[in-house]
Amino acid sequence: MKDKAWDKRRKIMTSALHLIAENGFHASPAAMIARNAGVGVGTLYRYFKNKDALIREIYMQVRQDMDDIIYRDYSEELPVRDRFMGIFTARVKYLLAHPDTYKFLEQYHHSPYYFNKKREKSASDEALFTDLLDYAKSRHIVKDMDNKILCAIAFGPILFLFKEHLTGSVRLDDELGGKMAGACWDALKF
Amino acid sequence: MKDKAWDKRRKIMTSALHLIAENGFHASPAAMIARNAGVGVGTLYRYFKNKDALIREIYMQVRQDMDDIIYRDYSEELPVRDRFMGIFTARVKYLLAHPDTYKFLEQYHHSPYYFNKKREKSASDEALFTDLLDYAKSRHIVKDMDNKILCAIAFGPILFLFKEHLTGSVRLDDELGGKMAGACWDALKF
DNA sequence: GGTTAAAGAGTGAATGTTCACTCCGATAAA
DNA sequence: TTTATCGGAGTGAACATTCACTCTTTAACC
Repeated sequence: MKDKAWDKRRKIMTSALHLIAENGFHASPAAMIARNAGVGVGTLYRYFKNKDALIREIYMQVRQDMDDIIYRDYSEELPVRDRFMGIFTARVKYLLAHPDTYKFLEQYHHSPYYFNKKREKSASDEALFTDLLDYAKSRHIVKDMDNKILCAIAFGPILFLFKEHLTGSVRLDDELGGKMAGACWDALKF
Repeated sequence: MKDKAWDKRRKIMTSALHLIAENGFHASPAAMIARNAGVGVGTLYRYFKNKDALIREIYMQVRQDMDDIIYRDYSEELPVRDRFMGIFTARVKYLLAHPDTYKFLEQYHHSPYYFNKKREKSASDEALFTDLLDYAKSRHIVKDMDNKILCAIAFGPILFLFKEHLTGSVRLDDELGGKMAGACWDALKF
């Protein structure tokens, strides 16, 4: 059965995700990842060519999972502002529920893995947000700037704040998330 | 003379800063840092207790240097908006001129160094921005939220965008920096 | 000033540890 | 029995850190 095999594979990935979130890439040796997943080191290398491949695969998986949930009940019927608010608050909810994912992603995004390697475009779901922005710009609802820039304005603050949340200097919750969404919308709108 | 000695110390620190910015913490061995600084490995350990201490000291130094320059010609005489714009654009200018510093800082901020250790408050200069916010809030010029949150709204976007700038997907320059400052101000203001 | 001794800075080969990764015997599935 | 999957001791390489030593500067003395 493939099921068992893929179960181990997933266990290795989540084990690595947690350890890396907590200790960083370097301080999460393969042996520890394997032990934590309840498998032998050899098994890890059966499923992943090397540690880098494992890390890169976790990255892609985790992005996919996150986007799937954030855009799960996204509807193009709603007004632009509501759509934005929905995406924003869904993102906050996801971050709060999955701090390890945040830690992993941000570590990855600020490491040479991300800087030095070619862009991996998954984009499929990211495209929904891009479409939203394009539509909003055509209607002069949001500022006419490059989408990357609008993304920065829209999500830069919440990522920044979540970092502070994790160090304990701010308490982020759904309510504050809503306020942030409002403020970020103000920055976006024409 | 102390001068020579501190010269080596500084050389080690800048060498480490560059290597870490480029290769990350783990892929910058002490031997390479020393070689790059033109000193022996032993010398590194004469000036720094260990690699962690070196990294932590670079972090504090680099923050200090950055704040010194950003707030160099900050004046409390100007209107609130102008003060904010000045700080923001000075920050952009600094980032553009010192990408290695950005890479180092962000790597540090998203690593266990920052997450797991107690807060190191230098704050001296950060305090100027906090004061500005407090004043602006008292005058109902900016939204009444916790300073950390306002910081996130103010600087989250530009940090996010600079990351994209470094991967080449956006070209950040002084002009775009100015536009970002304007947009972020919109998010801040009451 | 000249001589010599003490102090301190600088070094890199040597050390012990840790790691990523392999390999082969054990185990389970078919 | 044959075949596919696992596991973890084993391996070499790479690393952080040390230490025994040299070279340079300073201090002390005449």
